Amino acid sequence: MLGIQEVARQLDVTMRTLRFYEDKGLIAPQRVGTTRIYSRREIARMRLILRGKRLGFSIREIKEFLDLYDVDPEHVAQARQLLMKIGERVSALRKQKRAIDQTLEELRLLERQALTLIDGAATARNDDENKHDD
DNA sequence: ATTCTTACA
DNA sequence: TGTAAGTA
Repeated sequence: MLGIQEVARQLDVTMRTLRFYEDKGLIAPQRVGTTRIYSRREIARMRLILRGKRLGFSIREIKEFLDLYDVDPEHVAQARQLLMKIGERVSALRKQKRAIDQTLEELRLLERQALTLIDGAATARNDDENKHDD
């Protein structure tokens, strides 16, 4: 059983973050008076929470997953839901990627046009100087 | 000195 | 989430 400070250090998060996820109902550390005491289970849940966050899942989705983790010992329902969520996440990321690719193409086009404009102006200037040489 | 809650950014 | 304020 560890204090909030130690847990925060181990997970590399702030105490604020631990209280935040508790407030969202993702973890429920024991209490000694008002002071929070974290068990091995809370720490394990926090690791899952942090990973879910890294993968881009919402707090709500992570909570749903965690809730199922408790009821279904075999984790079958979890696996199914996870599979569905992964599919959604992959689709969302692919959609974002398409948008990014489109933006990149547009920027490259604009870049070429800008370069052409600059090059064209320089060429015109040189031609003008040549006329004076005549 | 530490932790907690609440509220605002 | 960070930070500040006022407690226990």
